[in-house]
Amino acid sequence: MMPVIKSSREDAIEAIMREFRKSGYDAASLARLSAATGLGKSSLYHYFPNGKEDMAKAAGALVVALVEEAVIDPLTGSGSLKARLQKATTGLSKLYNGGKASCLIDLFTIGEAEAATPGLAKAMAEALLRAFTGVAEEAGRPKKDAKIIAERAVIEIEGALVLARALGSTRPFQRMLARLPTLLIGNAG
Amino acid sequence: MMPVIKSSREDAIEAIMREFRKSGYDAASLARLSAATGLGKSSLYHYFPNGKEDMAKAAGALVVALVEEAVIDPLTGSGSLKARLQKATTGLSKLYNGGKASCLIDLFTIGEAEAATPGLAKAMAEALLRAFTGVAEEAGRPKKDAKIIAERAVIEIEGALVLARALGSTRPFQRMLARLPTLLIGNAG
DNA sequence: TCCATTGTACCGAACGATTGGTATATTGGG
DNA sequence: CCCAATATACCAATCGTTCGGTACAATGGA
Repeated sequence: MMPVIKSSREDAIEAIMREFRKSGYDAASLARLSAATGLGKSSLYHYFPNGKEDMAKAAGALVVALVEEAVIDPLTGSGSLKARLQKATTGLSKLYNGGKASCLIDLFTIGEAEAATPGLAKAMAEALLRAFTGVAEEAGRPKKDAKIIAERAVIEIEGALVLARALGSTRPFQRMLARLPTLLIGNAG
Repeated sequence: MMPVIKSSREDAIEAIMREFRKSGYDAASLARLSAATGLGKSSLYHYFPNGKEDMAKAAGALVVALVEEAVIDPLTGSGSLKARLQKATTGLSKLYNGGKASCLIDLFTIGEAEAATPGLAKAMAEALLRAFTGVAEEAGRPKKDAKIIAERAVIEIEGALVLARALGSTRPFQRMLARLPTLLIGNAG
């Protein structure tokens, strides 16, 4: 059995992910990442031999896992459609800190990030699209409609996060979350 | 009368704006901005005495003007609601190069950009919200509903641009543009 | 049991390169 | 001649990265 205590590396990855999601890839300097983790710059290279690129990949992998846990798993799990969507919206709210945190699908498609984490943003977007498409189909939408509805769902999530950031208010994100279930399954359920 | 030939400064601002919208603020180094404009560093500092910050402000001002021209003016101008929205969607498509170009409301709320152009992203978002709210009200929506509809419009624009970037496809943006008029004015004409 | 060896975790100092920015010419058209 | 425009050369600061090293725990053969 694995030890219960989280390794220092996992702690570091969490802090690194937070920093990347706060500053974006390019503005997250090693100095900042060092401060965020409490580890010296040189110590970071112990856990991440390839430097910033490795850190971005680790942060990306963590976010992928969090999205899976908070959104994908609930959606593809058991229970009524309504109940599953309820879980997913709660998960989304937690994942994005109620609208205060940004999404890597956005941040990691800007500047030098894509070179460090090739295909990551696309994979994350496609995973969300797949899950939402499944839900919309289950609610009785024709396959083609389901895909477009799912696309709208992802668009609304990303757009709401951008607008919330620009306005300095979480309200747009909250309202978006409230209408997500209706968008995806209408009155079915 | 102003000379017809565009000044070298205006040319530079256009190129700078393109570079900022391609790379984001932090990854747009002076070296890249120099290459993008074809101007040496000394020339850039001749036109923009405060350096990168001035360039970001100039790029921001240009984008504000372009948004005004392509979206706001058409929406608040004359003609039927439908016709005006048609003009605005055409304007949006041009402004964002059919979904290939990013929006400063997104890019300039990441990293160090906000310090260089304080309030710019918020002002741009609010200008769009105002214009869309006016249109929705004119279409007969109650004031409160109009505001929420306008918010959804901005959210869809920003979200579609993010998703298009992540997937490497302009399709999501195109579909979003197609449903924008219906979102804003329903079947009113 | 002793102790040499190995592995893990970390750090200060320095690296070469690049960052944003400045100072001082030089150029060339009006 | 004037002055906008550009070139050349430079700067301190920071960038991501590497190096040499310390402290300590675990391992394992004599």
